[in-house]
Amino acid sequence: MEPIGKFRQRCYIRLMKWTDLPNEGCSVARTMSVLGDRWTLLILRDTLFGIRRFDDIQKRLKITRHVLSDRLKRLESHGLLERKPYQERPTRYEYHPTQAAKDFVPVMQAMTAWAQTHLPTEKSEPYRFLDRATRTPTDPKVIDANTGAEITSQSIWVEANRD
Amino acid sequence: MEPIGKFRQRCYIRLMKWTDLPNEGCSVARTMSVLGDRWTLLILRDTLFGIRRFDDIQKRLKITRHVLSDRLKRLESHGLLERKPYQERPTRYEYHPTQAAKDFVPVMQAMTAWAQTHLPTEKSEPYRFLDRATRTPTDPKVIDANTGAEITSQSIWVEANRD
DNA sequence: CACTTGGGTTCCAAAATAGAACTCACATGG
DNA sequence: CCATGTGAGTTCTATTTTGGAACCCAAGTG
Repeated sequence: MEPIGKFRQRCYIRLMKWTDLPNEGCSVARTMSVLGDRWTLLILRDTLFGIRRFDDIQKRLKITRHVLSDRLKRLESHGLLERKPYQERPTRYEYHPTQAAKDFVPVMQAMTAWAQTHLPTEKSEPYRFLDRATRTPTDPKVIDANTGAEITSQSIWVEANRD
Repeated sequence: MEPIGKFRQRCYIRLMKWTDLPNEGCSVARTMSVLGDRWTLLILRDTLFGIRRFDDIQKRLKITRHVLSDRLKRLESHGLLERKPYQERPTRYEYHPTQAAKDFVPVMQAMTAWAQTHLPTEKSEPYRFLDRATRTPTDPKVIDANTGAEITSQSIWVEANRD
């Protein structure tokens, strides 16, 4: 396997596949291994908003049935959705968000606030988040619970972890 | 185009393509139109952490050069990265995160905290976020700035916007 | 020169997605 | 009984998108 004559091989690294991401140390990478595609997060959002049946999700998102079927299985296998029968004869199922999925709601809210600022549009938001008690729109901010101060790109410092 | 005999056509809806997402009213959908794939957010994270050159990103992420090239162009076109020369002869460029990208840091922190709870791993995080002043690890929480209370799936109410 | 480096592009094969049709279990209505 | 409808998928083919490797170019190095 020696290079011959003018043939010069440059060193190539072993590439990483999408299927390697779940085992990454980086939390962002692991999140992407579950939610890192066009539709998965939108499916999860719909189930959180009460749209939980196959055909309803498909009609709302206008996604192919094939991909929807695949993503629901994936979300279930990662423990974000639970498939529960809602009727017998014939048995039909709906997909309920688990606590892990519900805990993603604050992240989605922060994401929504970001997009409203940085990816503006004329169209109106199909849903909005209200405070359950006061029924007023929420104004999501990410804070550091240790200091109580808002986290911004200026307030933080990133450090590489050795080991 | 009439159905003939036993042939019964069921009604199919017009599907949505990924390229339609940028015009969606839903902020989560617009976010996915920019960041909704396996690698884009990881690329963005690297540039935020100071890894800003083509080969450096490629070596770290072990992504194909083809896809990296495409994603960098996409991030640039969406205003999240800026391509700036860092040397002449030959001119070489690096990719700097814009303010829009920097404003995604809090969202990434909330996401990281979520994954540490719900997608645990033995491997250690390659980076960690510290408070710039105190140099202690941050404890990110999403709060409603109106009430000051933490946002959880229990504290919020989702309402469909009519119009 | 011979070779390296950074930053890409090009090419082909493999995998994922779009789009439409088909299946299955049962319900309904005449 | 038979035709039709519904919800929840699966199957099929064509198109796109990736993975993986090689190639290209401009300039620097020894």
